Amino acid sequence: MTSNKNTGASSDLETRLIEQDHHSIKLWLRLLTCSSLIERKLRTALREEFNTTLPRFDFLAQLDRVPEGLSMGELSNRMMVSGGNVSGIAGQLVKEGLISRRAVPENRRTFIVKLSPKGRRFFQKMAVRHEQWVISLLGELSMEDVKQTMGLLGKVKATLEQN
Amino acid sequence: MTSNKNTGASSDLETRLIEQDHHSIKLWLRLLTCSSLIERKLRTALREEFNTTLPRFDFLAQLDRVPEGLSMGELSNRMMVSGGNVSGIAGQLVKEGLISRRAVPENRRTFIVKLSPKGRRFFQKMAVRHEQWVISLLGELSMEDVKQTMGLLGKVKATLEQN
DNA sequence: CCCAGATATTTTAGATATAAAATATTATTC
DNA sequence: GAATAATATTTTATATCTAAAATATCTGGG
Repeated sequence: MTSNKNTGASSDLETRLIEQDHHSIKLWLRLLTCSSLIERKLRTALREEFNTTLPRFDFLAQLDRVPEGLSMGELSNRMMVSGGNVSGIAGQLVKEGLISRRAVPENRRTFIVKLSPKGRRFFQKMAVRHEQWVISLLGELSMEDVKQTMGLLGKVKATLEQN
Repeated sequence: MTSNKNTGASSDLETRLIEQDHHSIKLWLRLLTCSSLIERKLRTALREEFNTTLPRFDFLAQLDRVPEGLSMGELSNRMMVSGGNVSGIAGQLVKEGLISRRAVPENRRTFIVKLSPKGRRFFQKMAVRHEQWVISLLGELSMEDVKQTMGLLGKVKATLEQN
């Protein structure tokens, strides 16, 4: 890197680019810090109160939004984790009676998982508490800040999805 | 300030609170999406190009900032992961000659890990590429957006750390 | 001095993450 | 229509992650 001194009037193109670079890294690190902090609290709370884990909660949450169920592949996409991962969790949840998993006649490669009534009841209870936890974490923020952050993170997300 | 909805009629206190609640959840989910997307790209790139992992990179990155080294506990705090975790990674990195780990005479419970010259050289190469990757992911954003997002996430972080 | 408690780290047990190989089924090509 | 490619899922191997127990060391009150 060439040397542009911190003369205060450092606004040539190159300096601006380098600043931008550092800000990109900092933004990423701060993003990571925020989501790690939230994640940790939620994980602890889920374990203490429901003896379950974040991925299992996420699995059920995705299914709760789609009453007719989802294929393993679609679920893996939505959860943003690998397929092998979803397989393992699905196995547990089937065993616990929280979901059903059955093959589709038209395409016997695909398996559809769906909330069972028991699973739906269990998830509803967790969802209520989950919302309370998130609110207790973020509720202090003004609505204005929340909306602005949402909007900006929307831009970030769009940028990321371009690649 | 807190704007009313397009319906115009839904701006009583309760409605505003419920709106805020939903926005909190959405903010958390979007935050998680953004950091997961970045994390995945970085993890893949680190594996392909340096045959290493994100936690190992993070471990070395923390040490790179502190030439005199860090205790295992301090490192565990900075990395925001459990201590047992750091122990395992430290063992690998020692074996690979990238760090040194030695007890402190004054307090033989604490162990200080420090980058070796080899570790520093290795990390420098990774750091250059890491910066390029992050810029290729986020560089499309305007400096203004990046700064604003940083600022707002700063508020989020402060809110989270209050608890 | 001794011993209960605090502190720092490692070890252990169990769950989850990935990538890559294996399996099963469907679609396509020649 | 058989061989090949593509798709959907599971299995396998390995690395991480957490929480909790175990280990080692230090500190302070009696």
